[in-house]
Amino acid sequence: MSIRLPASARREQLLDVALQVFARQGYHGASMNDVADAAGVTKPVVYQHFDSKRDLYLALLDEVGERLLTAIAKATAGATDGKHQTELGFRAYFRWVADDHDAFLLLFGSGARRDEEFNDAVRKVTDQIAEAIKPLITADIGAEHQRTLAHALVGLSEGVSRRLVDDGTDFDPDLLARQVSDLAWAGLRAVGR
Amino acid sequence: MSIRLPASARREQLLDVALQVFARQGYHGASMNDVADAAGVTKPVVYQHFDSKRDLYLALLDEVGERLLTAIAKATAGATDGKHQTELGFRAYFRWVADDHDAFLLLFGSGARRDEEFNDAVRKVTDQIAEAIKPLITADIGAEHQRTLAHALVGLSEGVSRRLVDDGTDFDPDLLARQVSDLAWAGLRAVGR
DNA sequence: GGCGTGCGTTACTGCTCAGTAACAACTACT
DNA sequence: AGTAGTTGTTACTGAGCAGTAACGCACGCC
Repeated sequence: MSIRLPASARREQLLDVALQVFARQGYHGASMNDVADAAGVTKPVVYQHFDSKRDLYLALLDEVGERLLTAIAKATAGATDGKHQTELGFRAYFRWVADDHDAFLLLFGSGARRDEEFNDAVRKVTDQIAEAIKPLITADIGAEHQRTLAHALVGLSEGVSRRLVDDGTDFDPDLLARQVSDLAWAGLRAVGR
Repeated sequence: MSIRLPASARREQLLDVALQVFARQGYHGASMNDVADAAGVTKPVVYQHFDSKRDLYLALLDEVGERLLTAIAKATAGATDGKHQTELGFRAYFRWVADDHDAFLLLFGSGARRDEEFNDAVRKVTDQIAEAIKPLITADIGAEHQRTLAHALVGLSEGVSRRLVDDGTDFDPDLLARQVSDLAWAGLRAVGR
């Protein structure tokens, strides 16, 4: 028998552990038994807290996405000019990645894209980030063009992060933010001439 | 009984059909029976041409990745200046996406990232594109910084494409290439300044 | 110190699916 | 037309896994 925990604490622990397991093995590669084992309990315990595997996974996607969004929102709240705001946004993003590789892998690296419900959870995040980027584009261009560029910057962050997380090397998120935001900001300024 | 086909033709048809099936349902969401059904044959026929499900999937990843790489290489071969080359590269990428949404979904939207062998196949592609981008960065910056920015542009293309493919709307790849390369080129010029 | 509530376990079920063995039918060549 | 080789089918196995029913043990409350 494992150590007994109150329900709320067990739930937290399960979310913690499930994040690691799913991030490393992917949704399909990890079984509910894997999650239970990693938490030091048996499968039915997991089902006491989550109705299904999907349910657990969705809870994780929501939690992790929320963490990223609030991190970016908080970081950019104080900035006055666009250039500074851009860098702070990237910094928050890369710090989030550096602090928790597993969170990045779950949201952007797992099989979450091929499932409608999972993909919706991820898009909710990327769409919101794109919305936050839009005001930085002051050029007088069409709405569609604007959305395109906003999503371009979202993909840019993802691409940079994926390489680093894949390689497993540690990196300096603040340095990265400076390098990337230099490119992004100059790009945004040049748009529409 | 289905229409009989010579082995080579059947193999081609299976690759064709499997691309659609896997792109729409993902690797785990599609069974070998699904592939066989879509081709109008039964499962053992598929196994006459591919040793395993993995084998089939890897063959697809290779084929599709190769198509993207050669498209970009051909498109950029004639360009003289960097700015033009950038736009032609993006154009080839977005044309590839527009012509074959399934190919994009297989390579960048499926669960291919969570499996080591599959991820290697995808990285082979993204790494090669990044290599092609590197020479466009003429600023005197470190190799690591350079790699970061190259992968940033790869992710940028992916992010833009994902939104469009997800939405299912048709789009003009050439217009997109102009819009995106404006941002990217200006960004690259500004780096290290 | 008895006892009920809630935390945890053992031991199953039923289903899906990759992969295979054995057989049947079509085609081409002589 | 007879036959060899190739293409296809039916029918199965075995494993893995989501989800569940039924039971047991610990802790706190009186």
